[in-house]
Amino acid sequence: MSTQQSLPKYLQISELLIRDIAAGRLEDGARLPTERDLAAQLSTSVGTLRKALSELERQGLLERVQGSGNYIRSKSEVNSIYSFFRVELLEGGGLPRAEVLDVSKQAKPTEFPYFGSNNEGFRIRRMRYLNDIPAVLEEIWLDANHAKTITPADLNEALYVYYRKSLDLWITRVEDRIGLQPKPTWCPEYLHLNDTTVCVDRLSFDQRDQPVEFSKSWINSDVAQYVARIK
Amino acid sequence: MSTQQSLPKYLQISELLIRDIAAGRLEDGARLPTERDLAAQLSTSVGTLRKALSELERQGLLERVQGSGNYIRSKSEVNSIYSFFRVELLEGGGLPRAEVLDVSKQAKPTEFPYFGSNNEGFRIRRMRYLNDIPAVLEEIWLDANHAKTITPADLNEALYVYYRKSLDLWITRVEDRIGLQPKPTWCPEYLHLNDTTVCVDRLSFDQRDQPVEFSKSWINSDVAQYVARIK
DNA sequence: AGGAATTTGTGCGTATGTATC
DNA sequence: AGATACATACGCACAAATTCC
Repeated sequence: MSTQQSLPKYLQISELLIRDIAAGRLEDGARLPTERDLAAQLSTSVGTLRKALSELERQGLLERVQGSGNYIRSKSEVNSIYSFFRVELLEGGGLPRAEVLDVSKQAKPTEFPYFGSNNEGFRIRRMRYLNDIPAVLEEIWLDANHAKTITPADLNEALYVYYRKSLDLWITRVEDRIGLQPKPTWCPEYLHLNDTTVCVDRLSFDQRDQPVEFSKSWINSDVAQYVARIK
Repeated sequence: MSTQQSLPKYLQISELLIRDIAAGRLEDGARLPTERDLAAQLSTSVGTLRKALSELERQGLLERVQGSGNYIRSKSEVNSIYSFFRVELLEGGGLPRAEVLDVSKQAKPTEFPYFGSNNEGFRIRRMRYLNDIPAVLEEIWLDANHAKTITPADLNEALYVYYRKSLDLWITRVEDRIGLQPKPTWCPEYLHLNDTTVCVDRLSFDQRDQPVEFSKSWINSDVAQYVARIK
């Protein structure tokens, strides 16, 4: 049988604090109780608590100041903000790879924005890899008006290429919104996501500037310390 | 006099190992002695050694495998292990262009992370253009130890090229954090930013892996043509 | 200005859990 | 199944930075 163990205590604590931040119970700038006090409240040792706090610091949610205290640094406001950001992967080096996890036709969730008149859509779930590291979990919804069926075999090439070649559908523009959202319930075990994680919502528009596709991308929090160089 | 303190022991150890890797004394794939043995060799405790190893892991130089051992990972892919989105402009039009708005020497804001021992830094503010559209507003801080003066004329070429040619400073690694931050007060009228906007904080490291530069980039929310590429 | 109190950082030791070989 | 090796967890002492008086 599987020996599915509960998370280590230090991760349980960091996730607890993250939820408190996301829910607004801990606001930006707030100072935590002293480590000894907080450890006592949580029935843990100072060392374990410190490891949890280090995790928060690594995620940029906490600033730790020796001699002073631990301060929340939440870049919140997340939900209400509209930011446009297009995230794609590069060809050079290893090809960016995507593995299709599931394809199905479903009724569109009611909370989604408008992306076509059909009540149903094709739902594609896939994992994108960067250098063979699972990096981004995606759920892509295409309005059902644009295809009779879609199978994983159709998706061997880039999605937009498939749209163009097989569906006569050109994506000419996208709008992205970045924010924090809950981890999806269908996230595979091998991709580590926090309970609340960075998520990009994308609405894609066709050649007539009509919205035809909506997608959500959850970014691997282990891969969330970014980087690179400006060319 | 300067209060040059010795580094904490755990950092001394991680730097020692980094030098061994850089010098080829520890090759890619090599397995370190067990933590207890290595700690004994280095006359330290297992806990302190583990903290040093965590630092190496954070830098992508070490892979730690429970039940097996600690393995050197010194491929030139060091940067990409950490993930990393390479933010560039989409090809298409002309060369990416940057306009220097202001250069001055200032005391470093206290809330900035450590990027050199000098209390002052050179502050460079500039606008980057994408196809002649103002796209990214940048504020770059270089630790004042690295130059006597900097003038806009120095910055005609790419910043890192200037660093290398004129300041004998190589940027070998950067760490970026993406988040949402307030629009800067000095944002020119002609760049449209939301009150809260996507911001990338970048800490850059020199050839000795010391942080020497810190920058903040605010991204024009109207511009959807950004591509985040991985190196 | 300066010293005491507070608070986080470093370092050590030990015991136990869990994955690998 | 046993041995080995890293991961987690606890506790303590002291150092260093900050804050308060």
